[in-house]
Amino acid sequence: MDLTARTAEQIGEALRRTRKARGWTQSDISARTNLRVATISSLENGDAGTKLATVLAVMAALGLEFRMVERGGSLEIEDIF
Amino acid sequence: MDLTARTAEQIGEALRRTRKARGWTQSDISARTNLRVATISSLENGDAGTKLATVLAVMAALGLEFRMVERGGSLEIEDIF
DNA sequence: TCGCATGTTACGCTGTGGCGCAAAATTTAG
DNA sequence: CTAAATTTTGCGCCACAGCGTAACATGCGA
Repeated sequence: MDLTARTAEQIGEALRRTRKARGWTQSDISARTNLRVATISSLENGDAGTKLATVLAVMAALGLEFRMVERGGSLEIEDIF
Repeated sequence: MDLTARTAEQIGEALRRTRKARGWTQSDISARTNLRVATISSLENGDAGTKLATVLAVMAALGLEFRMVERGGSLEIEDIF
């Protein structure tokens, strides 16, 4: 499951896939973040206007964190050792 | 240079470090994104209210992309093969 | 087929991001 | 030490996210 993203759409898609993989509903995320279900929906559908705080809250609820990497950069030897 | 982030502060810090590593000024990023220097400043200083679109624009200008990973998750064998 | 769960959309409201413009504050170079 | 470059902050303005609430659509199991 690749969770690389350059766009809001890709971020929303990644969050939705992770949520489903956890077997959770948007309502579950809502309860864990105090964000409205509508807000989760909007984010998962790729709204680039979403605030960073909202994205981070959902990611925390899903147990995810960001890693910023060189565009298109795959694994490099230095990353391993 | 580790660019892992769970908070807006860490994201801002990572963006600033990457920008400096490129030898660029906030003004350079501003020119490449059509965002105000003040907006870049705010983001680098960890404003969680920043819009996703703004973060993504700056990341694109820096040649970065997001990778969402399990919290605290380091490299796993499956990531390599 | 029907009904409940899940997800999407809408309305009015408040708070605030990002804009232009500009001035202060801080950092860096000479 | 001082001037220039870089960054931060402020003001008025407009646009819109996220809120409560609710209706509507979609999906899925009994």
